[in-house]
Amino acid sequence: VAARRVLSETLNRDAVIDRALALADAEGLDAVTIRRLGQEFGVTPMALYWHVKSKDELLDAMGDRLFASVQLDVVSGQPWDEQLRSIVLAFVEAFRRHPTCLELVYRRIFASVEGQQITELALGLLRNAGFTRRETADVATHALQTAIMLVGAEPGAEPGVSAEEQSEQLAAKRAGLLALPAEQFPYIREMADEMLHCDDMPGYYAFGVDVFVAGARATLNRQRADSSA
Amino acid sequence: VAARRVLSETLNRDAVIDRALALADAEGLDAVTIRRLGQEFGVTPMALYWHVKSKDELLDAMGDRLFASVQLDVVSGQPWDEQLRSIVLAFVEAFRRHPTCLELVYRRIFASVEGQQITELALGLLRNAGFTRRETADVATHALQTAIMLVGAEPGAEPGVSAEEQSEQLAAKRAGLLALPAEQFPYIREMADEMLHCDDMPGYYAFGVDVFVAGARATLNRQRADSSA
DNA sequence: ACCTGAACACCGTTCAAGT
DNA sequence: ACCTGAACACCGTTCAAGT
Repeated sequence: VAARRVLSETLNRDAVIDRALALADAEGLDAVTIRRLGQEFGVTPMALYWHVKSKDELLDAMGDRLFASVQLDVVSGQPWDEQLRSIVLAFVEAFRRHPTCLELVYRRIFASVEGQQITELALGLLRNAGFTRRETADVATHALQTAIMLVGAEPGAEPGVSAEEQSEQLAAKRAGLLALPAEQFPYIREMADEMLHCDDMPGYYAFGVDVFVAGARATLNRQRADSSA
Repeated sequence: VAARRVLSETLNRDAVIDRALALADAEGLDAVTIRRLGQEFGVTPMALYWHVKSKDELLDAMGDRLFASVQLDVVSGQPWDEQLRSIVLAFVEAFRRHPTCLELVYRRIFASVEGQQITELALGLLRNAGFTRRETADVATHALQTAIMLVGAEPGAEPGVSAEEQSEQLAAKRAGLLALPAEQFPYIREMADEMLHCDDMPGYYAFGVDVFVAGARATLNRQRADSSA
């Protein structure tokens, strides 16, 4: 198999990151390798070190890209819970494009400019809604983590395998669950399909975000009830 | 540096998994290597292949251990939301012991016996509480993911670095946030400490689980209101 | 049944050297 | 300024061979 070198593509920092993300999408984050990237550009592995300080720095840059791709359309006039929902959904949309890169998100939220801006927005939102400093920090953290979790929990998000392989191992999982003894595992057998598959992804995400936002709302209400008592 | 071989320890499957978990705790999951484990046992790397089929199978076994260590004390007489809370907290306690192994959890929930048993319990709980099949599956999934997320969001959980290094890079993060322009990032600066540090871990976890359980409760109530309207 | 030696195809990274 | 060659210290894994 010849290296799929793209002659027209010049080697520079942005091109390297682009390629790395594309490679992660196609074959998983493990496939992103200095040597493999060199191959893709038709160049020696060491050539990459001119454009990128180390592999770790490359991974950081990929994480920054995720935050840079978050498209926020938060209307500041709306109620705080609506705005919070918009933020989480914006995260979800961005992360969904590169599901195998999810693990890069957490360590760049405070380091990337976009991550900082969104954090600032979320913190202000919650603080003004009446949360304590502690609660504000926790809810903001959970907002990000909820997005990560929803994308990560999407069936078959973890590996960077092909579509056939994916449906294959999904079928294996299903068979494994349905093979369980009926007396001992009635509910798993009843809901095996729901656990492994979902044909309404917008609904799935809406539900997940709803649970989170409802939880935040309930927390605020309980706090108010406590402090007025 | 001599390999810290433990002469008394015999080489067998359980010992390998024990060692792998201890190694992950001490130096991170990346440090868990067939070759390194061989070194620790004072044995050739290839010797391990007699006790473990591949590195992937070893990782699976480590994941299974996490589920096996979940100590469930769910009282079946209690209301469903209390039981749900107990399950999530039991997950949290188990995962906290090996925070660097978090990524192993997701792929073993349906494969390990203990994972299956807890799943069955959770599904039955929610189904009988009145959730639809779809909702039951989603909430159960989120229960696991919430535990993963809470442990993962705990400051400094990701790397398997020493305590000094950890507080060092925490200080660096803090400095980075406080160095941001005050006019543009007032809230980040106000809540930097809360975002990076927490001295009440039980409170942190209680709050996180509360948000989740409250969200589940709100979902159920809304559904009932909808269907009775 | 359990372990070793040698080998293969991979990694990230450094450093001197080329143009 | 940008890339290469050679080298180093690592990976997981196979397979024939030892005891």
